[in-house]
Amino acid sequence: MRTGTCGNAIWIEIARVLEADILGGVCLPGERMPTEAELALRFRVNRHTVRRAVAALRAKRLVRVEQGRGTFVQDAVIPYAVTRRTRFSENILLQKRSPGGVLLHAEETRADGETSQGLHIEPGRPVLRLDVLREADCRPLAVSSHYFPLPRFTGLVDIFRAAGSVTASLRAYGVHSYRRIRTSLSSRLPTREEARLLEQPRTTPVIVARSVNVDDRGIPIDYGVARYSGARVEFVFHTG
Amino acid sequence: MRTGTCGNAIWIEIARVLEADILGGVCLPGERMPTEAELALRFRVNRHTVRRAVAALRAKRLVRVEQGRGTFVQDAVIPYAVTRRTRFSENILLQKRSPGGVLLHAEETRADGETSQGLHIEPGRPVLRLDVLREADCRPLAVSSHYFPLPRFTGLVDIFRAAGSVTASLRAYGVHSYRRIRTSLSSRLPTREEARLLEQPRTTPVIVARSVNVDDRGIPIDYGVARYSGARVEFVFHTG
DNA sequence: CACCATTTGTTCGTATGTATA
DNA sequence: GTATACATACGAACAAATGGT
Repeated sequence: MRTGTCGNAIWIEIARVLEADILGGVCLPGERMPTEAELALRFRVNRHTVRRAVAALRAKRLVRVEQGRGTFVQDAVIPYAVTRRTRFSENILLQKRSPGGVLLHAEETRADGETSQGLHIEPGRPVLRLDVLREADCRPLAVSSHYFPLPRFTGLVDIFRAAGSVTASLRAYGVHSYRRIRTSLSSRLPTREEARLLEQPRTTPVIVARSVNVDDRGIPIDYGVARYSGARVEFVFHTG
Repeated sequence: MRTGTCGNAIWIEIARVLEADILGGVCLPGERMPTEAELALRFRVNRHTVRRAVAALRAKRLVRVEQGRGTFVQDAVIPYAVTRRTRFSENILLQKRSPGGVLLHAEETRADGETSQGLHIEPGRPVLRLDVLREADCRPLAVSSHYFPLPRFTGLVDIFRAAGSVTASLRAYGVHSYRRIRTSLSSRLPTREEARLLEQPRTTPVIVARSVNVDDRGIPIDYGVARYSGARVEFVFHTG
């Protein structure tokens, strides 16, 4: 038997083949893999050998195993670095993926307690709310709501509609540099609506990121509440 | 009628009473509040008036409302600030809560891919694994696994058992200052075991925080994977 | 599957007291 | 004083979601 050395153990070879299937797109994210019995037949090995390969894939977070249901291909996890200069598009481009955005809804409304605190204005003051669906490689990644203080950013909706980016829209108002001063992260299960928009099951959590962006004079210009698909993103913070 | 001025609006008074009930422990976290109809009867007001009060509580995140099921008391959310000098105990103390820790399990094992990457050692090298249940005010907040490189930290288990704190244990090895250089956050539903330890439903997500701590020479000394109760914690990052 | 009770969510309409121009 | 706008409060009805039979 050819065992012993790590390089050519059968289960490692099987894991490599399955990994290639997943990364190559033969099995799409969310799809169910063949059962362990089927794989054992296909590779002419014992089911235990297959299980070892699957365990390796699970350790690499390429698959998720559910007892009694099967093995499912996991979504690719996008590392989302948060710094004072965090921009959605740039972050996605860094991962060699193409960012996208769809304007879901826009309205003028009044700041509630949370928003007023984030924007450092009094509750009830007028704000512009922008709901955007953020995409990476044409797959939804997050639903985010942005709040901009009015009247400073009156008319930003139309500019955003044309530009498709917050950064570009803000430039039209003379804001050439802004920075994120605060980010808070929490987690919960999605609402039905969020699950639908993110194209994910209601049993997969969303990560709620609340962020405050200020202009170069330190004045808050954007308070954002983004709901990220918990299975498709991982937030990374470097604290030197 | 006593309307108009904001100070003594009925709904504000109702919100105050309900908030006192929650914070005073009359209604415990997770418990269902009386229905809107019941509250309307109790306070002798219209259901709309109750709904306004409940909306205020929801904005304060004291309750969570589920259509068709009822209104539920939320857990208190602990803001957990992450900096290069993040210590669990200090963070909890900052929130005027008393930190605690229970050693669940300790073993010498070998570094897997993830751990070796975090500790910057080769896979298979010996490490010490410490599983700890972290508490705040005697309520479980997180289950964390720490990995310390061996042989540098041989015998740390016994010291930790006595000290009950990672920081204090590391001091015994001459590590008087260490800093967190990297934190990643993701989210998923808990395993049965995690839900049991955290005393939470399996439908409430956990936030998985992976952290790398290094000594003053930049050498990794602790790779940690902590699973926080998603309903009881909110991570906060300040990026200047 | 249909059916039902319970509970929250939404939308009409109505009335009243306060503040402001 | 009048007109207007606004926040507050009540009533009724219906829609939507949930859980159980």
